[in-house]
Amino acid sequence: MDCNCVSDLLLPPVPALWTPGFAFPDWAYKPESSPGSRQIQLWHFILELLQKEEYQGVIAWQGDYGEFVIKDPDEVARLWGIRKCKPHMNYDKLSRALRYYYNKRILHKTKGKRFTYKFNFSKVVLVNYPILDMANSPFFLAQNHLHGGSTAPDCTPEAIQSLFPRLPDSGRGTSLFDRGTTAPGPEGDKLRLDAFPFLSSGAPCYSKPPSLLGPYPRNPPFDYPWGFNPYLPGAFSLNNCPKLPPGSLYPSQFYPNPLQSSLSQLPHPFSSLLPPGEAGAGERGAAGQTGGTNGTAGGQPLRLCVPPYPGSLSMGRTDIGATLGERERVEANPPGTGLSLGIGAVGLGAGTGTGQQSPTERRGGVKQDPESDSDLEITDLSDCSSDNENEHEFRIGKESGLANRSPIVLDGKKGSALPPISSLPPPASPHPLKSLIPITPPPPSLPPSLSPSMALHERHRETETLKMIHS
DNA sequence: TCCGGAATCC
DNA sequence: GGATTCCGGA
Repeated sequence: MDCNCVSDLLLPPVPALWTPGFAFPDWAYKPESSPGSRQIQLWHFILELLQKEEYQGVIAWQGDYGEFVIKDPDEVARLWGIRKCKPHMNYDKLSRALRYYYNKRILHKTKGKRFTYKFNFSKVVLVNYPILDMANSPFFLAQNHLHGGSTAPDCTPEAIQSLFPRLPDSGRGTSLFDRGTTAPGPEGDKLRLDAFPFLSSGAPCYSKPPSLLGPYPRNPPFDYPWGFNPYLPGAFSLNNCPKLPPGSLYPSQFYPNPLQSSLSQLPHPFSSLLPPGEAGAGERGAAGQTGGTNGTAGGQPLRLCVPPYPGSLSMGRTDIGATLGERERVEANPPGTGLSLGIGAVGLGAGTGTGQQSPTERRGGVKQDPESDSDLEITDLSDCSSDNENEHEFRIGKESGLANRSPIVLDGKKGSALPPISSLPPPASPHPLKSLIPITPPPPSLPPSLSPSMALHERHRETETLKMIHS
């Protein structure tokens, strides 16, 4: 046997050329980080290959977002066999393993395209980051004004931080929360959505992956988790954004960011957090063309704002473009009125050109499927070969009732659909998470009065006091 | 080329 | 559980 059993065959860092791909967190490329498994899983391995430029001739992102083509099936199989010490591995077996993912909805086959598969980001992300699953959790459901929710979970940064033990928090800017960068008070603590690069979105947003840096220890300028820096030029890009810098080995392929898929497949209310398309999107997108900022110009880093008072969801304006249309428009409520999920804008164009460049096809080319690869495709799994149709799947289809919802504007400009905070009932009961999440005191750096959690208690106390007075 | 069942291994 | 291997069928 010539099995080398090199467990880290692909581990040596490679030059950090950006790989056309996705803003997966770094751990996604790390076999040792494979959730629930000590062994590398095939889809991790695939991601790993996709991320490494030296394997671009073997496997590469192509076409739709999340879509990749195995240019050299035998080589991929060989590499997989080496990794798994299976010298007899071949593409047939490997593809069987890939098919194994169909039911799990991690992957699905791109029909009509040879050796072409597509990651289901919503699944991949949700499997590994329950935060994106919180739309299904009481945590956010409880916040759902639109559904009459009025409970008051502990929305303190500490509490939310505790929800994401996997997330790094070096205390040196990698915290999920921004502190001290904004005025104290409701804006004092913001869950850093920019810590979730794969959440950053626009539509039809094409993003670059965090692979300007290698998959392993990095030293990004801003020390973002997973080494992704949304502020870097090109952190988010447009499908028609400027070409790559000279010297890049890769075509100017840009891919819609998984967030679009992930969020758009989330049930209400999280789907409501999707930034609305606005006329400014195009302008901003156009602005993004200049200076090679790839859409960050004029935009704000994604923020998940967690003001002290729970009870309402709001979101800042963002540019998602035309994909979601107007139906999911939810704007920010007045400051201090509740949990604010402000997703800052990431400027995005609405162009349709992808600038895709077909990679060299060793096997006679990839047949393009006329029925796929639309400008934007919210992952539609309806054609999956999965049998688990009863499996809950986050999805916002055109047929979704959400599409019929009236636009909701919370910014007060057009009349809030939400009641003022003063009219909201006080929290009815502690959120279940409260029992699980210890409330930690505010950090010494923050005066108690500025602590979101303290403010919450104070406000709650005020409410109770007023009720007593009135009664 | 792709699919999925089944048995099997680790 | 997550493949791996084999296989027949489309």
